[in-house]
Amino acid sequence: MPLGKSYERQNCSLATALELVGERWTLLIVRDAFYGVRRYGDFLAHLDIPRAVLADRLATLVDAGILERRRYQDAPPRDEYVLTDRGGELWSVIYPLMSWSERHFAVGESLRTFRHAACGTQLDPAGRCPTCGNVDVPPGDVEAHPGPGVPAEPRQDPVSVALRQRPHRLLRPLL
Amino acid sequence: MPLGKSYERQNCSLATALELVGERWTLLIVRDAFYGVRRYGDFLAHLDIPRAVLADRLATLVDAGILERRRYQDAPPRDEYVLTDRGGELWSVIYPLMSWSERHFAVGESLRTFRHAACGTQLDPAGRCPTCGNVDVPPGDVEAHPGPGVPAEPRQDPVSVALRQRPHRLLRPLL
DNA sequence: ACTGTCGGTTCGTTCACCGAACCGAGAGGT
DNA sequence: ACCTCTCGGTTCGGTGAACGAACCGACAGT
Repeated sequence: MPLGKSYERQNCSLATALELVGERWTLLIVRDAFYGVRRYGDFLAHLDIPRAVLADRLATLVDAGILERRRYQDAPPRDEYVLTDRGGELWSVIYPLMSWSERHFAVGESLRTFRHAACGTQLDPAGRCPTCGNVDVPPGDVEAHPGPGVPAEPRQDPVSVALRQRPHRLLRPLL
Repeated sequence: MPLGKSYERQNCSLATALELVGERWTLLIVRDAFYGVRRYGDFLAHLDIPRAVLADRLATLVDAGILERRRYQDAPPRDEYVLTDRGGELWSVIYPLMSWSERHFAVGESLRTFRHAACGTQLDPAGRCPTCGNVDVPPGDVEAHPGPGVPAEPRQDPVSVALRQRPHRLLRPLL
């Protein structure tokens, strides 16, 4: 999506944010990072995104301090991309956006629900846990559960399969 | 930003949302609508956006039920664009994104603060009022105040001037 | 040496964005 | 009647980003 071309005179923090995370694909990459996707190839297969665009977005996110690139094996050398604290705070943007979309545009049953791992309660639209006293639930305490709905044509990539099979704690490696 | 080209197989409410509000300029238009901007010409001057793009985005937002196009005078016929309830719920996305950006990327003093109109308290990062018992503050109860910071080169369009001059209740017409 | 995997880069095509010009409806002035 | 101005667009040629298929280099295993 957006670029900095004309945003620079906006004097607005929203414009700054959109230059970083407002481009096409970027928020979907960050969402996958919450799901525990960490490797280039897994992002690629799950998102079905052009390779060059993925490489570019990952570099931008690393530059912005939203993802950290980290060596996880040496032979052969392989890096993974994990959310930083700064990136983790984007949960407060991504969850309300998903929840808004689900409320207004969902067709059929939902494919995924998000629950407070400590008590199993489904999060409210603002991302809080109603049974634990309306406290904010940080993403690390959230579990993504397969929902009652099933997609018409389920995707077969490893990430989609794993997310359909079992509940999964956000931020933990998925594969 | 984004388009629907490859988002359709994502089976994800986030992808659906991004097809609507993830395109370049769209969230800045919605933000201006919260500020009380309602007319084509005011969006145009404040955002410095290509005319064709603005017309396209407004039409998309009206189609999605996020804005409502409403006749406000008959001679000559003029329409204004106002947020619907569905659009108003995007405050829970826009405010956390602004707040995230402000925390991590702000340079100097902030140009704008958001306060609970009932008590004057500045909203916390999640958009709640700390002094009123951490309750969610709907956008209609929020006042945008000119912040302590001043832009290096202040913009002179009517919207920017009005926002710099005085506090203003969100959703109320600005001009 | 051959094959396969992973994580990219390169490159030609397509498509959205850009920005400047143009346009039509209507108001107001003379 | 005519001219001029404002408002809210549409049109159009040029540019830059996204797309997708091919290519590439490092390394492991056989």
